[in-house]
Amino acid sequence: MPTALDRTDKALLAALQGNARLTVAELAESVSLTTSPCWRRVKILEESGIITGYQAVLSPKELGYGVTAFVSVMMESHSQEVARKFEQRLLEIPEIIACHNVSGRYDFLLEVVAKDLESFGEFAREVLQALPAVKEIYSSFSYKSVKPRRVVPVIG
Amino acid sequence: MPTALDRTDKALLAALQGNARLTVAELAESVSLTTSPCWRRVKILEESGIITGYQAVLSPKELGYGVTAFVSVMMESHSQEVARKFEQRLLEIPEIIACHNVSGRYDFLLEVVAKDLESFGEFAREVLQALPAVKEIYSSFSYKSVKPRRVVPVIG
DNA sequence: GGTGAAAGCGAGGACCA
DNA sequence: TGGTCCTCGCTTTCACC
Repeated sequence: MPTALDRTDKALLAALQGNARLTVAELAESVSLTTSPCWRRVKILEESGIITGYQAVLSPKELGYGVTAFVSVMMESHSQEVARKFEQRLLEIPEIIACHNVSGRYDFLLEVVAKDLESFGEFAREVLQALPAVKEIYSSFSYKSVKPRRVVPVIG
Repeated sequence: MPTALDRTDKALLAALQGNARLTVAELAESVSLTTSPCWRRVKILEESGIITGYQAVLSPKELGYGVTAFVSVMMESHSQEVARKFEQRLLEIPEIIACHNVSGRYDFLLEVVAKDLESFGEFAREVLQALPAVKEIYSSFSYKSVKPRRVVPVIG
């Protein structure tokens, strides 16, 4: 699946991870190309699924979310059906900003934002615990985001 | 800190979280404004720190990273100095794509990408365990990203 | 793979209601 | 606040090397 990327493609990916609003002209200059081939490369990276989209990165703090929590969820059953229902339900809950089905003691790891600890408590009790087939949850709060910007390495 | 956002600002934020490359003209139409006031609003959202940046979202899979792991790290000490050194060191390691200082049994939660399980094992042994003042690590692997795109809710 | 050029459109600002 | 108009530069797509 991984398409062969040359040095130029990697430089473009790194640049666009840093700033998705760079113009093709700026990108082209940064990799010493003219705009046309640069534009074509970006299109190929988009169509091949390497670039899955472009996103404005928002500050949870500035939006009034003082609390970021990581919630580990243990399920009562491990049937396909239970997992499918659970996942479907998660997608509808905007406070859950990320979710992985994971190995280990717990089955899911959720990242949740809330206004403050009190509203997180309410959310945990009334929304998370009420999710189908949840056996146990364990919450861990983020004191500080040490790497706030998720950047996938392209060099290597 | 949270600036007062009206319905239009929220719509702009939602649109830009969905697609950071929307033109101002497209944005303006989606919120029934003309380009100038729309452009001004976006600038204000950027300057106020609500929009912290624009990022191309890349697919770890397509870049050859078959493994995403969540690594919980317990430290030997909880001194400021130890934490500071540890955090500084983390920032230099590109495979660690996210990191939070957290409450609970463990002190840090890292998100790590690797080519495959074997290379993750090597990374855990040679890089993670070798970090300063690490007492214990616990790794959990992602079988599947249920919510691949982190979107901070703006309605509320 | 790369260049250069043309047409159309958007960004960004000055100014008014 | 929002709207109009204007200009410059960029995007996008040619044909071609």
